Amino acid sequence: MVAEVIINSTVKTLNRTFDYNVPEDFFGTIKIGSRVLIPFGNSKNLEEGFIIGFKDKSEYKIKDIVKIQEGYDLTKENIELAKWMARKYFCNISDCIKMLLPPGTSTKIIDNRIKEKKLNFVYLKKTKEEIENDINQKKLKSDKQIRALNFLIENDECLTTDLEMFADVSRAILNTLVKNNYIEIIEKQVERNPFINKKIEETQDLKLTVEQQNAYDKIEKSIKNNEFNEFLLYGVTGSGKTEVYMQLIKKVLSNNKTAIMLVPEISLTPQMVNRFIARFGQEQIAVLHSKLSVGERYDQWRRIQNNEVKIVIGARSAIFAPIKSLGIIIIDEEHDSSYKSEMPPRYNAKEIASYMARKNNIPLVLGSATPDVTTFYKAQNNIIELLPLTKRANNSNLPTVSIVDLRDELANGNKTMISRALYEEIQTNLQQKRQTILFLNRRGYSTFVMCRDCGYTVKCKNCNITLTYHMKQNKLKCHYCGYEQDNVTICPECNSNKIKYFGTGTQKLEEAINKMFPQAITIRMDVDTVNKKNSHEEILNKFKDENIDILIGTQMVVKGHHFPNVTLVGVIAADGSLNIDDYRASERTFQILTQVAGRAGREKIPGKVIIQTYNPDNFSIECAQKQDYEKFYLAENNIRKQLKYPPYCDIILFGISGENEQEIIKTSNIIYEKLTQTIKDVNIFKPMPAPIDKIKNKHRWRIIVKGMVNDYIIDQINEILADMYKNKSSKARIVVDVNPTSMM
DNA sequence: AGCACGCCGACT
DNA sequence: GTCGGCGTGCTC
Repeated sequence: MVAEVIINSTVKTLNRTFDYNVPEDFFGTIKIGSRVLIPFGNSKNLEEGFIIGFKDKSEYKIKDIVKIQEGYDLTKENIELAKWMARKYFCNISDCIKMLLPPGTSTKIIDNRIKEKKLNFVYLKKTKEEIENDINQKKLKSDKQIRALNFLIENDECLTTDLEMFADVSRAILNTLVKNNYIEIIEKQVERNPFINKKIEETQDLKLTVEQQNAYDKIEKSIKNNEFNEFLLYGVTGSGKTEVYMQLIKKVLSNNKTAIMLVPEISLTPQMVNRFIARFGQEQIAVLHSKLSVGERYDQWRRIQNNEVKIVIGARSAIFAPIKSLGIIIIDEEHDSSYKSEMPPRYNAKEIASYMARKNNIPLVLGSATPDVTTFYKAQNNIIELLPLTKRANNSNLPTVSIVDLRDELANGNKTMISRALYEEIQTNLQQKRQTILFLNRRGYSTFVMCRDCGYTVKCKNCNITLTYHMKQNKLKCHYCGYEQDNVTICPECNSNKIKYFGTGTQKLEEAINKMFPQAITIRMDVDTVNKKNSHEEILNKFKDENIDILIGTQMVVKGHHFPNVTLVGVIAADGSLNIDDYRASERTFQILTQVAGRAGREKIPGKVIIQTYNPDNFSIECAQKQDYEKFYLAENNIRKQLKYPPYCDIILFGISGENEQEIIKTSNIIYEKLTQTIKDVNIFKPMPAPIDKIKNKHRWRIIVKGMVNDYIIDQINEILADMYKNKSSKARIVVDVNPTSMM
């Protein structure tokens, strides 16, 4: 018997099957989905492979399968899904299979230490200064080694697997670092439990409103009849979507089935999880998110695999959890861009969910107060069923939202970033001992540094991007590659000392607020203050429980949290997300403003929201002020139709990058020629540089194709890519992303 | 000649 | 990704 094996490799030319002989000992145990160890090429180590098919004989001279890794095999359905994904998302089958494997076992040989709950912790043996010294003196040159050490500096303790996953550093690199006395690896036995000190009062079902009941009934019908249906639960903040989710899950569990609920990573807070634990008890629930260590994630995965768990709550990749007898899939905040992966496999969890719901004959429920324009379009066209919740369940009032024209402020001589109206409101709020949130979607101190004499701006030496000034460390940082350098005080071009900081970041805002309101206690939340484990939660709890007057933050502050004492929300510059080279700029602006506004006054005291902008007439800002999604949708939908953007077509983005620009251009042209020759009836744009045309010393070109993706187009693109990889005439990296999250 | 280094290509 | 093969070019 001959097995068709997929090698566990990200190498593009290895995205095909290799034949191996199945020794007789394995007859009976081996099946589609088995994980095997096999000799491959001239490698001394055995490689890992996955069986995806069998045949009688092979035309090649084949080798034997050496070992089957039992207990870690995939199902036939897993393999089918992986194949479907690989074709649809232009990636290797093994990239997709990896999503379905138990966490931390995606190395060549399964790590027994994880099975025994023993983990390898990594510690630094040198100080930050010593390491920096070594880098400066060129004692330490390897990028990967430096990356590993930087990761350790940021997280004073981590697992070897964390380094592999998050910093992309191999064990070999770690061994070198151990040898050179930079780090120490200590094996520890650990007890892990992500629900630490939880003691939660049980809650009962609430009485549903008429609208909630109607939505529930429609979805329940689908559950009862075992049919696939997609629903859009469209309800304003506070309209009680979660209660509907919980009662649907209860229904599904009573049928002895299970549920997956996806939420955006950022709103996957203990607060949110606790609501479910309070209703269902923690024994039945598994939680999957990025803050878990590999070991913790493995434990959750095992509990699911062993049928101990009935409900999986998690971020994007939780859609791949190994849960059986699935009865419903819920995707909360379905408009959130984190459901699309930007790394291979570049999948969209909504599409995977739809595939799985269809296969399992179960409902898929999408929930949002500000649905994705594409989702709402489908609802309008009866492709998915619209279930509106128009009333706030707790009858609290919507906040009053006002817009301040920053051009008027400037004309009136106010050069600060706080308008007079906002200043007054903050002042009143402080006096009344109520809390304020100030939202600014840009971290750092200022956006760029420019010489006022010659116009010189400081750019990253690796990326074609202006550096952002970070005041605390007095450094200039690149938000794309992490490069940082000392601040400049004298222009390197013309030696002038008239260096000025333009634009505003959260750091500068915090400084300005502290100056304007010296009596106020402030706290800042952005990726610069939230990098240690749990710090996100710590800041929000601190804001909630302690006497903090003003929370200053980026979009991190707007998701999911409920602060009863917040009565004022100020949006410092609503235009930030508007002037971006992306067809979703308006949609993003509307969504974020609506969400920010939702943070104000959710209890008895009515909330106030002040949006500062240079574009008060922009429709997405106007609609956000009126909290009018449907008006926004109509206007945006018209634009999409005219300009041919999703939902009226898909955007296929070919990214071609590499160090040699001539080579990149050449490769781009070859791809362009092939596309125009094979695919008709779509709009193929000529190769051009990406908006950020250089990142980490790699030049970036792109080709945009606009058209409805169909089987034919997918096959043609896969063929072109296979062709490009086969004739390795250029070293260019080629990435294909359908409807990417970021057009940069 | 002896080797270090980088590039290429095959892998069932 | 990994390794061997092979050509180039530097050094003793």
